[in-house]
Amino acid sequence: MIQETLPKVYNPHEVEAKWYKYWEENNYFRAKIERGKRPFTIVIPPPNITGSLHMGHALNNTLQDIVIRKHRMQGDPTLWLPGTDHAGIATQNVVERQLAQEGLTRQDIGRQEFIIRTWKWKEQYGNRIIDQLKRLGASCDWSRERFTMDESYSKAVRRDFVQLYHEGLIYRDKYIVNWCPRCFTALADIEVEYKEQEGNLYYVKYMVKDSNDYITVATTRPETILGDTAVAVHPEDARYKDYVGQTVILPILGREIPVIADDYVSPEFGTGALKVTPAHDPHDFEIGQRHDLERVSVFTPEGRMNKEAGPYNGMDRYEARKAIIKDLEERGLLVKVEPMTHSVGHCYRCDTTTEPYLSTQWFMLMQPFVGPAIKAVEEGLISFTPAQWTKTYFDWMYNIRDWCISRQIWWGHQIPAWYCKDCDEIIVAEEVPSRCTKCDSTNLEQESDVLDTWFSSALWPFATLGWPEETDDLKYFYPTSLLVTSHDIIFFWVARMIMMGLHFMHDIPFSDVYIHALVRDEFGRKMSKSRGNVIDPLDIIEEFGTDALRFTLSSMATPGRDIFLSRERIEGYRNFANKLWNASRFVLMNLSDFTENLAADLTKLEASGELGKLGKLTREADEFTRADLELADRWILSRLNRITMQVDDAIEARNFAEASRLIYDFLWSDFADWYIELAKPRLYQKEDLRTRLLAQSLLVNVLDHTLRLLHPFMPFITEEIWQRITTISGSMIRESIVVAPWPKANTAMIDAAAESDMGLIQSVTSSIRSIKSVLGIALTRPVKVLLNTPDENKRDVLNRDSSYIKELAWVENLVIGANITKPEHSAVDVEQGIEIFMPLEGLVDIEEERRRLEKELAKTEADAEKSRRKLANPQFLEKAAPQVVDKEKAKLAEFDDKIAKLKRQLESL
RNA sequence: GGGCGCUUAGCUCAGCGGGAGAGCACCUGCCUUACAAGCAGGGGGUCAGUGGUUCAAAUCCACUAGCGCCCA
Repeated sequence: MIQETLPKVYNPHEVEAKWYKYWEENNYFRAKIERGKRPFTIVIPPPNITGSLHMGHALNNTLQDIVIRKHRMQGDPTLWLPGTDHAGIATQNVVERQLAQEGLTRQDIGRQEFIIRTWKWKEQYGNRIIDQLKRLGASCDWSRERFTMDESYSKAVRRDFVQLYHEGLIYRDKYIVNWCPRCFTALADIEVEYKEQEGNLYYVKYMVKDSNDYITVATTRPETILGDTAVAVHPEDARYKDYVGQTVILPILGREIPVIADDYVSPEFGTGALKVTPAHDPHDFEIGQRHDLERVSVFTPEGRMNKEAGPYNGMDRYEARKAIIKDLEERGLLVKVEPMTHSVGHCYRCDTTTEPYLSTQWFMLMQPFVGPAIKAVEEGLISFTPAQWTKTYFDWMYNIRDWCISRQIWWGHQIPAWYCKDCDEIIVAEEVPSRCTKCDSTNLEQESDVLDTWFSSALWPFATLGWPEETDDLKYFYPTSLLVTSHDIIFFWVARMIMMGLHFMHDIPFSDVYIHALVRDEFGRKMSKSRGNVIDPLDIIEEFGTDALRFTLSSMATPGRDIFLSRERIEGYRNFANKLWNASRFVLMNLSDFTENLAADLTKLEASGELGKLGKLTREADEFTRADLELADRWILSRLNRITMQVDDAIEARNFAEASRLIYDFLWSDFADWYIELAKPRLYQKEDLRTRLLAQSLLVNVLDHTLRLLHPFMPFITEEIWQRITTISGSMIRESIVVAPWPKANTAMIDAAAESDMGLIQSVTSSIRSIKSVLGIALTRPVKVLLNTPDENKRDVLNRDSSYIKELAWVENLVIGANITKPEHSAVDVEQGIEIFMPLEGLVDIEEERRRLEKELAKTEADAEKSRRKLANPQFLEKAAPQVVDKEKAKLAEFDDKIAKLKRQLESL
């Protein structure tokens, strides 16, 4: 005999560590190449090595794991390839902060030493997020883990760069880039976050040369006046027509600059005259290109003024602004100052205000990649879910600009380009060149810039599989099946992977892109450390368990809507885990006794010939003979198979919230609240062993099936319970639920009649409970109930399973008939055409009952009125679908019937 | 300025053409031998507003308001 003594409350902590270890040890997550079978592959969006698991990761990886675990259970060769990203700027910042604590800068220790330090940091802390993913239950193939700076990955990056360069797709140019004066590097356009800020619009006089006349220009950045090389007006602006071609005097510095005409200028903004600073504003840069203007840079890379700034040389950019305003005022050149809000760029890594800055950078042409990348989506080779993101993708593609891929930092893939110091030749090669290819000089120096981190992550789907080598993995698993990510990196990452995949692999990197929501706090604010509203997933795991967290996230993963997470919600799903635990506990308690009996009675059953009919304690419920099943059994099997189908569909449609809800409702409402309750009498009675066996079999089978359905969502608790039930049933066919078969819906078990009959029983049961509750009669108090209906079928249903009603509504004496008249002093209800009488024997206040009936009557009359109005409309009768009209008629008839009965009862009170 | 999304019970959210739903919170009664992290019952909503399409609108369309996000 097996004793199962489970604790009353599920304790996730012991369970989670135990099973994750077991899964890893048994290599369940390791993908195997199985020729002839189509693989299912996901590459993880690699988290930064500096990262620690936040809710975004938790959501992202939970959803991937759900899909992965389902496919694995379905028997597909399943690969979830994990890894981390070296995160250039972020990691460099972290190590620099560490150095700062020792009073050092990276320049103090030099590039080589700095890189060694950073690798050390990576070895020490870079795995934290991996361990956290394991705590989340992520079933990644850790044997294939990759890092974007692995030797083989670096090789892929070099191959990529060199090839693109030789194809003429990478070039070097002086350009205006977004510069972070703190990180000391260029940023790509999309790495700049624009924020609305309070500022001022300064109106400044520019005197016309040799005249007392002047042009007033408006600017939010007076310190850039020092770099102005023109004043521009709109060509059709009558106010300034005469000024075009004249020369004005730059305030303070006194430099002479031309007045030019350009379409870019908006006559409505400010005064309609624009100061042009080609070295410090992207639009001005373009104007400068059109008019061949000089570019005067007045800032240093640190964001201070340089010697071009004359008297302001050495000042910080904001000090310089103040000083210039003061000077302008003193000279009478400041006309007025208006407050205005404008958007200001900030570094996405360190939040410092960025500076448009002129420098030499490496760029990648984007235009040649756009066509194929758009086509792949247009032709449906790649599809976005939710589909609305397709538009975002196209918009970006159509408006794309060349990509600045160089960064002036040390941590990253150093650009494989060498400058010959003797002849200025640029040599781009995968391996370190020893001599200049042009002049044979050995005096070579490597480009000090590194590549943008996204340059290497763009190769992720194929570089992780071994590219540029033609590995078995690459041949088998590429293209991958699905990418799961959030919308904030569609441009940074998704689009670029598509471009690079098409270019280097001549094939899409993935066929489906699922875009999930962002996780916000319960008030809809972004979670951020400075706001202090971060909910740390690891705290949640500690407090509620991993499964509760995962189920919460998947429950809230409705397509196209951000998730506002609250602890209350998580607590609710912790309770769900506990509900499952206790339902299972109930089943197990009753199974342990069962197993013993089964053994003892096997011979007897065999002798009687009943065993063959019943089957053993079998895993597949449909092996039972249908005649053996009673209503509740047919009903639960119908419901189970129905939701199995729906859950499968919902996961395939990536509607994780729907899938979660289906399982939740089935397990809690159908299985626990009704089925278990109905199974109890059969379990507790000792006379009919066969009946008990059947109930036990059904319980364990339905539970097993449900656990497997739930496993992708709640991997730990389902494994813990599943291990126990398979041990007891002795029918273990797999050693872990991880590799147990994904439940398939048996549509033959879907039984509409059973569902509607059961619905009738449930309605009557609820009605009796409600009468008791409202009238203050304890539920457990036995009562007499009479059910009256002329409908013979309904009487049959009620008669056959009257025990259900008696059991669940605590009815001692149940009378069912076609001509029952209401006994004196009875409570009354009408459900589905059945009159329900409960004699109260003077126990209950008549007034209470009258109020209850009046309320019920009012409600029904309102329903009937609505229905009647609808049916009185000839248009409705004519145009609505016939079944809709019939349904409406039936509804009205039922309402009217109920009203008549309730009225009669009221009169007789 | 351009684009996208959201507005449903006190809170968090489903539903997205034919009888307004769930969880939490609230109220009432229950320690009924799986579970008080529970059971049974109950109250609570002109589905943001206006107009349109339709026999029928929370659901489709337009506009308005508020909130949020993205891009310039």
